[in-house]
Amino acid sequence: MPKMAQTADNWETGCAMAQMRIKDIAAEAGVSPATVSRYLNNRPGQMTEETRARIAAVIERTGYRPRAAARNLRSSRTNLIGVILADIANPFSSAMLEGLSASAAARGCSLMTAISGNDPAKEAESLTRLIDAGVDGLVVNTCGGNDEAIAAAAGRLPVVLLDRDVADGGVDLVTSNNRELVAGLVDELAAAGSERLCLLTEASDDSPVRRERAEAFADELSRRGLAGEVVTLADGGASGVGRLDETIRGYAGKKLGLIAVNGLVFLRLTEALAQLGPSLPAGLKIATFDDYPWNHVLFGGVTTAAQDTLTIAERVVERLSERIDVVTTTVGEAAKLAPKRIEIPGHIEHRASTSR
Amino acid sequence: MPKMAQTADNWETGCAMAQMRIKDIAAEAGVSPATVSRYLNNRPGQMTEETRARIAAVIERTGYRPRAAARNLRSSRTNLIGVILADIANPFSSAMLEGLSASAAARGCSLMTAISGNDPAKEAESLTRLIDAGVDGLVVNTCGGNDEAIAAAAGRLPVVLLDRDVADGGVDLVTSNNRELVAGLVDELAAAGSERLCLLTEASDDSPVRRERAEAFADELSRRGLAGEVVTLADGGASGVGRLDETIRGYAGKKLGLIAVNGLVFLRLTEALAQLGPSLPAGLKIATFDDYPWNHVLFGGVTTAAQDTLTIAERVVERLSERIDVVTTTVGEAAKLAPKRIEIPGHIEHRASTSR
DNA sequence: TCGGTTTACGAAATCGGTTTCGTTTCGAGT
DNA sequence: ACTCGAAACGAAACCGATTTCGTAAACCGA
Repeated sequence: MPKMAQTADNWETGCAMAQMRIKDIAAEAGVSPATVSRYLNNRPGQMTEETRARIAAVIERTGYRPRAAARNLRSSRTNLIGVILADIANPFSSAMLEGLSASAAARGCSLMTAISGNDPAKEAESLTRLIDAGVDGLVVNTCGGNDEAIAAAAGRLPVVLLDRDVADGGVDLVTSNNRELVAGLVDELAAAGSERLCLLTEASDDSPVRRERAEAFADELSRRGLAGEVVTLADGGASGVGRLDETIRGYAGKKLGLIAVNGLVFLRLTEALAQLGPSLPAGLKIATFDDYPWNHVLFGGVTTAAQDTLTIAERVVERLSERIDVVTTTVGEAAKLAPKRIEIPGHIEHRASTSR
Repeated sequence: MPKMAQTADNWETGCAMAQMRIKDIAAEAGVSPATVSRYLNNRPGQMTEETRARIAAVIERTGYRPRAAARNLRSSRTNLIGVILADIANPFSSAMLEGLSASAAARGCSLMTAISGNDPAKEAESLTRLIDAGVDGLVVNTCGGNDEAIAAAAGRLPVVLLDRDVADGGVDLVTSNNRELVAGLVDELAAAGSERLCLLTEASDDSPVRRERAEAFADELSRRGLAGEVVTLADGGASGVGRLDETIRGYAGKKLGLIAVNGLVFLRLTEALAQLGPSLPAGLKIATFDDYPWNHVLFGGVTTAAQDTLTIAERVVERLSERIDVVTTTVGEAAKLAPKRIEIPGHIEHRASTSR
């Protein structure tokens, strides 16, 4: 028997054979490794239909799978997308992860995920860890406090921000049309007869998203000549609930309308209202951001500004892919795409809490 | 000027210099690449404190980061853990992901995640995609239907199952002590005065977890001589809620106790109960698995069997690491660790829904 | 002081693909 | 028939680390 391929091909033992290399496939198909590589990446430099078939047959028969590490090394592309999430407990994040996962898989990419838990230090650490791992691009739902590091990262590889922007701008961002959603909720409450509106926020949440919603809220009030204010709950403490309680009592019976700036605030609101009884006080209307599963259930259904998470995820991956393609295609300085802000329209789920 | 290191080191332009290679660091520090490699992996074959310091200084100064792809290729280790989750919408999964992420990061590993959405085809696809990507090990929260593929994978690389087992066994599994949790909930309801107990399940859920809980429930009833049954809700349709409604009405006032087999069933239960009024009918007691955020809020607090997700995650990663270490350390057939089943104790959160 | 054993380190092979560059072949145009 | 260009493919360099193997120096006990 002539010298076999260098791999420990089992010519005698029946046991599982050692991993095949592209070289072995090439030998078996009577072509060169380069040709097999071209086949694997179906390159423009075509090959005879017959050659293609022969290679396909060998690969099929042997169950050959190329080693990603080798491929990555030479091509300096990994087909990996890094994702950093601030708070996975937030259903918004879960939904986003699912969407990102699907969109990425559709493009043959996998996700590397990191979770900062709203800790800037962990976020920074995740940033370097994912970059070191060689991801082709990064999706960041930042918890804040790393603006310069993120901007720097965006200079070195494709980065798309999710929902939350960084200070100096200059990085792609995909977000919901928060201003219109705020307007939509105000519409709902006004139509339900509320005369005075409160936007409930949390002290610890100083995110751009909260700010944007608060600004839009103020604008909307003045535009319509409605009375109202932004009420900030102290964090976790009783004082926050107390403040809220006071607010509610102060206006009880006076057609108050409440908007929770996000799902967590809504949960706290619910706890506070539980003291007042299981159903809403007469004349009190509420609405919230973030379509959590329990929104259908509490108060017989809470009117909700829902974000289109699937579309957001799809557009994030799409934009990231654009940047990745540009980087790997063009050279050096030509690889500049202007930063872009993409707003994905959400919609209002009308439910019982704002019925007349 | 003599010939410089091969990299396009910018000796003239002030712009960001091209990536450094280990070779460059070595040259700069006046040692060989091998020594730098030893430094990077702080290998047993030590080096002079002085050499170490010199290398450290150069790395510090240049901000050098080794390319993972090259490292992976040669060492055939990626420090990547693949995670396949059945249903990320389930807060159990989110919590688990957070725990896994933290535990993995603590060991210098990153997570590659895939989400099957309870679709066996997607799960199978994720399985091969993650393996092809070269993960060192795999954590699988299976949706079922891929038992043989998963077992096969477990033969090729370290695999630890999360929460849900596969048919033929033989794969490591980390799960909660479901039998004891069931007993705990039965305790609660019995102590609250319930005379007849129902375990509510969903028709579509045929997971081993559901089966285990149902069996434990039946055992527990007979052990205590309590009356009760397992009620299966039809999926999503009104019939399911109707059946439930009928069950409740049938026993209303007769000290019925209800256990939702998981958080989603509990949500459906809540919807159904909403028709009967915002608070629980007199004499009705309820309890549920899975500690979702809204469990604090609904019905003034629902008694919950909570799983210790953090510990589960920690043990999963720990076990996976053990297997990975064995694989990379020992040779061939010696690399057999007996499959292990690890149960992590959860606990019962007593809340208002089972007070006397 | 001398064999023997560490210890520190360098030279070069290696991991398994991709990519460049060159050669051959084939068909078309004149 | 001859040239030219494109298509198909092979040989070999290459990506950037790790790892093996070998050697010189340092250390050590007798």
